[in-house]
Amino acid sequence: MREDTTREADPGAAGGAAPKKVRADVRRNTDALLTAAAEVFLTSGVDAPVRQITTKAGVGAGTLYRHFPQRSDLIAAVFRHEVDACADAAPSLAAEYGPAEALTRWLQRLALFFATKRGLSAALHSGDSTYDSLPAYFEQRFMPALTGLIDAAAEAGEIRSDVTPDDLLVATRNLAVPEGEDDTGHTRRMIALLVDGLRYQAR
Amino acid sequence: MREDTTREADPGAAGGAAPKKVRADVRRNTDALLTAAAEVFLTSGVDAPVRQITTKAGVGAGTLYRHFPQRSDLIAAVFRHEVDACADAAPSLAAEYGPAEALTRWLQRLALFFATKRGLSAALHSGDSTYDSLPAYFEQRFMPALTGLIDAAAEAGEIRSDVTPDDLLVATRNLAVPEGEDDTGHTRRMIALLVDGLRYQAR
DNA sequence: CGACAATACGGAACAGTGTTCCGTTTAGCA
DNA sequence: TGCTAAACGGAACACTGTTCCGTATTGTCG
Repeated sequence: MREDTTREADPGAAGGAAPKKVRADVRRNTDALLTAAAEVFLTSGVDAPVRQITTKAGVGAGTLYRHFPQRSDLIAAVFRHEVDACADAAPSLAAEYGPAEALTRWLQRLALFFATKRGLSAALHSGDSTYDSLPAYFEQRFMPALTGLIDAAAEAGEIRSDVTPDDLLVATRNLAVPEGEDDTGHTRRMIALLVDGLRYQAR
Repeated sequence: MREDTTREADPGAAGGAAPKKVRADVRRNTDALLTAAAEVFLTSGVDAPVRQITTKAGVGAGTLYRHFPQRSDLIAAVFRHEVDACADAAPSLAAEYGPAEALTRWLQRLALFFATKRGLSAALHSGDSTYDSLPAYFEQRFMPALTGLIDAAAEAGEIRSDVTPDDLLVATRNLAVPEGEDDTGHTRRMIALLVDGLRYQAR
């Protein structure tokens, strides 16, 4: 999925960012590293060898250390990257599908996020101050995305209106922790069931 | 167990325990490794490099791996070794000093044990089954040692008689966790104060 | 007391790590 | 198009855990 964070003119991140020109190869390699690291973390954990990440990303070791001097920097960046990817999907889905369908598809996407976030949880509780801001970032990005979808669906009369974003966030996280490897089918069905429940009382 | 610290190189007085003949160099090197590992763990943590331990012990790497194939084996052995050393000090002190004085000195010794056990605590909660028996071993060795000292001091009328071994065990552990590095003086004074408190009501 | 197995020892060698360094390439601008 | 600053890549380095085997030590038996 394409990230439209290509322009650094995004003011919402960390206050007034300097209008520094980012070279194209820097962005390209940074993205490749984040994508590769996400995959490697999923299969080998966050302590995976550096070379495994750089090889998959097709970059040299120096490039990784230039952009992510500490391992925690890379881990935190991967987390943010995945949060962004998931949160950004909400508006896209809302534009493409009807309110209830958009909500369903985004919750499926969110379940995927939780499922792939498994390896990161240990690192988040390690006391490294690099991770301090991550929970807040999680909240700050997901809550508006989900609230928007819920409100739209509720206003359209497609789902009941007494459900809170917190409810769905927690429920989705819980549903995304079933057994075994190929649980995609299971989680998917459960999420669908959940939204069907939302739809039921709307009539 | 017992053969780790006591000088079992006495062929005539061997009891009916285990009639396996242990070569002298094996015992020597094992002891050296346990002593060295205890020091290294204290300064560098239980993840300290293998060479640091072998160098300090004056043995080769092969010797370490022959006796402790897994790292958890070494850690558990160090723990037992230190528990034994501390517990075995109780009878010695009881023979050399008066009841109350022996109790005081042994609690000082126990505080030292707790202070040096800091690095091990993380490993103990790692889920490795090698460590499963350690808490029981701790209890099994320390409780009789302390009970003996307390009973002797109480019967001699040197301390009050309403204190339980658990009380002192917990109190000593808590006292042994103060600030900074050179806290030996602090802990020592607090332990002494504690025993003085025991003595007070005995009059 | 001396020779001999059996056993243990030591440390070099190997296969991985994380991290740095610097010659080479590239991107952006004039 | 040329030029310069920035970024790239991967060889090189330092350090890790682990294995292997020639050598040394030990306990015993004649």
